[in-house]
Amino acid sequence: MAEGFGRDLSSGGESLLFLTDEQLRKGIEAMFFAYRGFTADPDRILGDKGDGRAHHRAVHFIHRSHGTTVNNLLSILGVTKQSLNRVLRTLIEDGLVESRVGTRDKRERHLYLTEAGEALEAELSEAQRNRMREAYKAAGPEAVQGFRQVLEAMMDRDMRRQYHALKDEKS
Amino acid sequence: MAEGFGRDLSSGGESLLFLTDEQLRKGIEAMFFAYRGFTADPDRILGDKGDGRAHHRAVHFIHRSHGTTVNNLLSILGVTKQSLNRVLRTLIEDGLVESRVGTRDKRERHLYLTEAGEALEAELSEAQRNRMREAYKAAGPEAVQGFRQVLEAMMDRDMRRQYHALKDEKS
DNA sequence: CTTGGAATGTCAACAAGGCTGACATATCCT
DNA sequence: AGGATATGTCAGCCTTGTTGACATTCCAAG
Repeated sequence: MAEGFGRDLSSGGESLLFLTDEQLRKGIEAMFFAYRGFTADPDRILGDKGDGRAHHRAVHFIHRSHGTTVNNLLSILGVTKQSLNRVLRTLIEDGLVESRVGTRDKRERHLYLTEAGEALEAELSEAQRNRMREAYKAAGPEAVQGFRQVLEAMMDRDMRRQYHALKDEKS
Repeated sequence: MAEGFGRDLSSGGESLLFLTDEQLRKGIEAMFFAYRGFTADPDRILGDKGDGRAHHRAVHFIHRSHGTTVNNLLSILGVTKQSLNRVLRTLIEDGLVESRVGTRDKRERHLYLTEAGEALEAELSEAQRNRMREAYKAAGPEAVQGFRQVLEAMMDRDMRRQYHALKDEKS
C-alpha cells in the first residue's frame, strides 16, 4: 500500500516528485526534529522554574487574547478542563494569572496576565521568536510563505478555524 | 524588548516585513496547531491499542534504520535510556520489536521490527503520510521546499546532524 | 590476565500533564 | 421553577519524561 509512488510521475508538465513517500518521510522527520527545536528554549526556561510546556501554552494564549474565558482557552488548547484547571490554578497561585468574574455573564471567568505573567510571557516568547527569526532569516521570505502554507494545510479543520480566529482577534 | 520591529523596514530593496514580531508569532502558532494535526492520526490509532506517541517514534526510527543499536536510537529520540527502555520492553513483549545481541560487539543490542511491527509501522506512517501528502498537494512544490527549509533552520545543530545522517542512511 | 570503562538492562521513585468520571456551585435563560 | 451552561474540584488512572543506583556483560588496554 502506498508503494510505487514517484516512479514516473510527470503529469501535464507538473512534476509530482515532491509527493513521493520518500519526500513525505523527510517532511515527517523534519517536523519531528524541528518541533524539538521549537520547544527547546521555552522548555529550558520553564524547567528552571517549576513549570512546563503546558504553562507556556496557557500563558501564550492568555497573553494573546486578554480576558479570554476558560471555555475559549479550552477549545484552543484542546485539553480537558481538569487538565487546564490544574495549570491555571498554579499560575494563579504563583501570581502570574488573574481570574476575574465576568460582568455580563457572571458564570464566566476572564483570564488576564499579571505584570509578572506578562514578564514571563515576554521572556518565553522572546526566546521562541529569536529562534524563529533566525530560521526565517536563514530561509528567506519565499520559504517562509511556503512554510506557513504547508503548516496550515496540515491542520485539522477545527484547528485551522481556531488559528484564523486568533489571527483576527487582535489588531 | 523586541518591540518596535517592522514599522518601516525596507532596507536595500529587500522587504524584511516577514521578520516582524507579528509574523513570527503567526509562525509560532501555526507550528503549534500544525503539530497537533501532525500527530493526531497516529495518536488516535495508538490510543486504541495501549500504546502512545513514544511507541510510534521508536517504531518509526527502528523501521527507518533496521538493526540500529539502542544507543543510536537514544541519541535520535533524545530521551533517557530508562524512558526508551520502558517503551522498548513493551514493544518486545508485544512481539513488535526484536532485540538481537550484536555479533561484532555483543554488548550492543540491534533492534528490528517483527512482521507485526512492520505492519503497525505501515499503518501509522501511512496515516501520517496521507495527511502530509494532502498538505503538500494543497500547498504545492515550491511551498514544500520552503517548508523544509524553515524547519531545517529551526533545528538545533545536533538535531540537524541527526536529520541529515538519517537521510543518507538508507538508499 | 586483569581491570577499567562502555553498553545495556533494571529497579525504584518521582513529576508533568494528559485522561475519565462524578459531583458541586453559581448563573443564566426559558 | 427547572434545565442548560460555565466553572471548579476531587479522585484515580495512564503515558512518558526525569534522576539515582546498581548489575551484567564484554571489549580493549595495560
